Amino acid sequence: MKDTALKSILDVDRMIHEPARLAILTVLSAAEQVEFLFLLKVTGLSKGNLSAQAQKLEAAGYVETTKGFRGRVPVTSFRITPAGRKALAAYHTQMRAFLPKQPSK
Amino acid sequence: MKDTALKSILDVDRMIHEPARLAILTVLSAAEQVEFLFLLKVTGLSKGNLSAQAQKLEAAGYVETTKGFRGRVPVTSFRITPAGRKALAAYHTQMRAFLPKQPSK
DNA sequence: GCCTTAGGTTTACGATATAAACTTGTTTAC
DNA sequence: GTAAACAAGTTTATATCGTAAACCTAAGGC
Repeated sequence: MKDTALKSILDVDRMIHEPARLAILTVLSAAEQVEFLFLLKVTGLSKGNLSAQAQKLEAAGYVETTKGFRGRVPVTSFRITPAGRKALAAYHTQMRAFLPKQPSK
Repeated sequence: MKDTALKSILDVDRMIHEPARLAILTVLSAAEQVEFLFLLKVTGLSKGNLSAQAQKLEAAGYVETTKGFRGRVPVTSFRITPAGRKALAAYHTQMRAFLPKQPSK
C-alpha cells in the first residue's frame, strides 16, 4: 500500500462509504433503472431507511428519482446519475488502493 | 460480485469501517508497536480524535495500550491484538469481495 | 362503509465522529 | 527561581448521522 492511500482513506466520500448507501448505489450502477420495492428486497433495508438514504443520495446529486404510477399504485424509481457513477468509481479506486493485494491470512 | 456480498456489506464491522480507525489499525498491523506521536504524524488525525478512536479500539479489544516514559516524558504506545488482526483481515475479505475486480472505467 | 394492505415519508432517538478546551507535567527563558 | 511556553494526551461539547417506529394517503377487500 502506498503512503498516500493511508491518508486518502480519511477523505473517502462518506456519502458513499456508508454501507446502506453503498449497497443502494451498487445496485443502481448495475441497472438502467430500479424500483423502490426491488431495492427494498435486494438490499434488505427497512423502508424508512431506504427512503431516507435515497433522499440523501438524491440531495448529493448521485441519484435521480422518478415518481409515477403503475395503474393506480405509486411507483418510485431510481437511477444513478453520471456524477454518482463517477463518485462510485472513485470510491472503488480508493478502496482498492487501500486493500492488501492478497489475503494476509 | 456475489449477491451475498451485497447484503454482507450492511453487516460490515463498523468499528473498522470508520476511516480514522481503519487508518490506525492499518498502521498498527504493519508494525510490532507504534507510538502515539508517530501515529499522529502518519495518519494526520488530530490528537483528540486519535486519542478517542484509539480508546474505542481498545474497548473493542482490537488494540492494546501501553503507557510508559521516555526519560521523564510520557509515551503512549499501541499494538494490535490477535482479535484486531483477525477482524481487520475479515474486513479486507469482505471489502475485496465487494469491489469490482477491475476499474469499471 | 370499515378494515386492511401497499407504498412510501417524516419524526424521534441514540450513537458517533470530531474539534476545542482542558490537564498534568516538563523544559526553556528571563 | 519563577513565569512562560511546550509536550502529550484526555475530556467535554456539539453537530451530524443512521435507524426504526410512527405516521400518512390512497386503493382494494369484506
